[in-house]
Amino acid sequence: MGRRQDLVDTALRLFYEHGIHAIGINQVLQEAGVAKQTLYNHFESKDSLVEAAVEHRDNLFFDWLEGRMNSQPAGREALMEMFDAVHDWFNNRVPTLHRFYGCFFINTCGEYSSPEHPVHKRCAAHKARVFELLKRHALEISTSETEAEELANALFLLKEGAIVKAHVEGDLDAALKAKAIASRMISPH
Amino acid sequence: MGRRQDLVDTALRLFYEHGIHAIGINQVLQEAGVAKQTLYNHFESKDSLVEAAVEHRDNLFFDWLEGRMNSQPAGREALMEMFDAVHDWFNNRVPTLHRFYGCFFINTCGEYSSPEHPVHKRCAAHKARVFELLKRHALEISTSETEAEELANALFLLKEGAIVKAHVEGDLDAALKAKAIASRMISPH
DNA sequence: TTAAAAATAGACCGACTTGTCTACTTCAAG
DNA sequence: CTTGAAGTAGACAAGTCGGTCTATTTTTAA
Repeated sequence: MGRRQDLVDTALRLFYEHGIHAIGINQVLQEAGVAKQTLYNHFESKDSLVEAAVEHRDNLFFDWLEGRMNSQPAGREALMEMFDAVHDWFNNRVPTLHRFYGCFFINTCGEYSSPEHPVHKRCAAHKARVFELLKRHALEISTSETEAEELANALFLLKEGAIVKAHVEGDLDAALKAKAIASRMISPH
Repeated sequence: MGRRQDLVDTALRLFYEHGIHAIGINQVLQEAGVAKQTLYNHFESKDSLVEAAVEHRDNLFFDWLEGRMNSQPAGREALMEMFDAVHDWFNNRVPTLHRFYGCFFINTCGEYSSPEHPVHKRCAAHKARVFELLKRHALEISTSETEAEELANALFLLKEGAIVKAHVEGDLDAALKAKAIASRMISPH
């Protein structure tokens, strides 16, 4: 698998569970079973490892979500599937994403507040990517670009809200409640 | 004002801006202009100071939000006012809450992931408190407890989603978009 | 088989971490 | 005026931080 990927995997797991500033380089090295010099052979600093971990999580999460949504007909069904997907995530039924500790990107922006910081930007880019995925499906059931944008935005807010509620309050049904609201919004008649 | 409150104020400001694990005790002491022994005279550990900071933010935020909502007639107007209030927050028009760096409680739960941790529990309690405030107003325009609960939940998710979108993506209009969606949900005709 | 590349363990650096301790000063109440 | 509490500055402890360096071993490829 390669030492570099071992480092990124281990770093992501520890960063996601405990936060980034709470985890030291030495702990990552020990749990990955990799020597310190090897890390600094692949990355020029801890920050550089953090960026790699964020990028890895971006691909991991996006590919998984896109895969789940693509398993359904484009449009309404795919959008509803998103809520079922995150419901599985909240309830630890998606090993790929590790145990649920909220959204790694939201958590990370809490530690890198400045919007100018490369790590923060990388997190924003992930969210934008997911939004585009929603918008693509929203277009299938909308009569205009604007309408699609508004629908995607509403579903996006509900999803983000559900993630927060599930993590902070431990509400494991947050995704299903969000889905019920979304369902009413898409076909209210 | 008292040294204890100086410490809590300074700690909250630094924790909110940079995250908790990124800020050391010595930095808090220096910026507060307080001696180290004084801190350990009032608090038994850094964690204890963290709890005090979370509690302080809870009161600061809740009192502010409740005040804003109470400035409007109970029910629909008060619920809509919530979105205007957080819109002002996002755009740094609420000095009491400091510059906007997302939700301190969401950010803090990212650093204290375990739901059993006292700090995490304190954050969850804050969210529950805000939810009850919403529910109280939702009851004014609902025909049943269940309907009020569902309405409060929907508005809560939209608000949390807007906070995340505003912080991570820098979308300063997130609150207004959430308000538009909420408005359609409350009186869809 | 041999030579270069990559990985290893671990010493080492200066700075910083939370927390304790001492000695001195400020200040308010009796 | 005195006594005691509260605050001060700063040394100190034991450990961790990110990062560099050396010396050795393992792996890979020609």
